[in-house]
Amino acid sequence: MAIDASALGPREEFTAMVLDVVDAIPPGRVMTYGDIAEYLQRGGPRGVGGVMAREGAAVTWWRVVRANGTLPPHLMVDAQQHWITENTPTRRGIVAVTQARWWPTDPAPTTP
DNA sequence: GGATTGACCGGAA
DNA sequence: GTTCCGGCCAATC
Repeated sequence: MAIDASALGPREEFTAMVLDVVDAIPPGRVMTYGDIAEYLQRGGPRGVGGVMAREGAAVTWWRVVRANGTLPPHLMVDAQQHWITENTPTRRGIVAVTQARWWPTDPAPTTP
């Protein structure tokens, strides 16, 4: 939240919306690039990835993973520690997207 | 104005 | 289970 997308241009608005959704992902849960694009009904997987590559550092980027639950090598190291800290469902070091997948309209996340 | 790059996805072999 | 291919979109050169 806290991003006034309405005051920005179309492309910056898309960027702001992406960051907004990522920031809304609760701990222990993840969303895929494709899911974010589908939820926003804008851009696409590559569009979300392009935004995250530049502005992702401003949000909880480790809660956004690929459709297969992996991330680029240099991010996997830091991401794995965040996943462990937040009790994110993982399988052999990668996120179990089937279990950890979250959606903005979903009520409550993990309850261990 | 066009071409290239990058934290992508789904289906087919 | 892995590997390859076409399509997709925003930011940058």
